[in-house]
Amino acid sequence: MPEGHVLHREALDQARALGGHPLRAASPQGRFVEGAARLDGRRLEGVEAHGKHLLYRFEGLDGARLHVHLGLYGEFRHHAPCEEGPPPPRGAVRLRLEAPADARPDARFALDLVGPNACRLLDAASVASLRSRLGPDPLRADAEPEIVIRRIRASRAPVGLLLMDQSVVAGIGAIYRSELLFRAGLHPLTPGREVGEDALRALWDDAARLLRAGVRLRGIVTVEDRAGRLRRGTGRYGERLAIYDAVRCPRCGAGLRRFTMAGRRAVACETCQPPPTDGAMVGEAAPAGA
DNA sequence: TCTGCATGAAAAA
DNA sequence: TTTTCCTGCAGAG
Repeated sequence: MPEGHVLHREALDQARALGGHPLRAASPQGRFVEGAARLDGRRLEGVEAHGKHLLYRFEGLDGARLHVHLGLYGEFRHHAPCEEGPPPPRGAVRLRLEAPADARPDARFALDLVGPNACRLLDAASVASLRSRLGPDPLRADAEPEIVIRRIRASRAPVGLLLMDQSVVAGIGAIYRSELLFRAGLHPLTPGREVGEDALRALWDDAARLLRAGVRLRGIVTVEDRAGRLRRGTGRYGERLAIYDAVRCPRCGAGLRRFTMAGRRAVACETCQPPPTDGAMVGEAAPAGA
């Protein structure tokens, strides 16, 4: 479920709700007891997203950070401020962060982290190592698109694989991949080196626009309304998608081709996104379900 | 009620 | 390359 927009949304929401307060930290599930004990009572100074990773800065931990990655199943559950405090943990709550009872009534917020792929404390060196293996994130102000363009153009791997490689560009998942390539008229199997610079620059700009809309709308929206605006959709997660869940191409009506790339679903309209012709197709591409 | 799948990637082997 | 994280939902029975 979570692509980059979800984590940036969480970083904003959590920083606003919990930032600036000394927090209670606990691991009801029991798998992060030691880490929670180190965080307990410390003031949260900031929450930062890079791609699908979250880094939390607590006072007095120097360069160390709490690192969270939701993976495929992980989720955050927010508990609104409430007189009697948050409900008892439900399920496998790895980490609960909670403003103390003497915080402002409107700040008695609690947060449960369930089923994450990663929830751990990283020392400064490990944080640096994590950052160094993440590509530029279109949602970050410090992102340098030229790095992404250079990396894609230096690779013979399919652009559909490169877009989901978090060391090339951080934050794009299976849905944004298919939607971005469709909007760009690029077939997912096109080798990176065969995509023009201008096309990649436009792809980056489109990714930044769609991801920003995803943060704002709390859901992936890739279809403009008649006024050219991106507005929240009616899907399960508020998404409004052009082709990821479609049967036929919304532009030309042709049937869609489905693949598995990097172990995740991909879809393309091979009329609007002509497949590469010359040379062998590079990389894994199996029919969906095979 | 049960089974399998899903909008990931770190860690282990 | 395989395992692990563990929820919620759709579809089957």
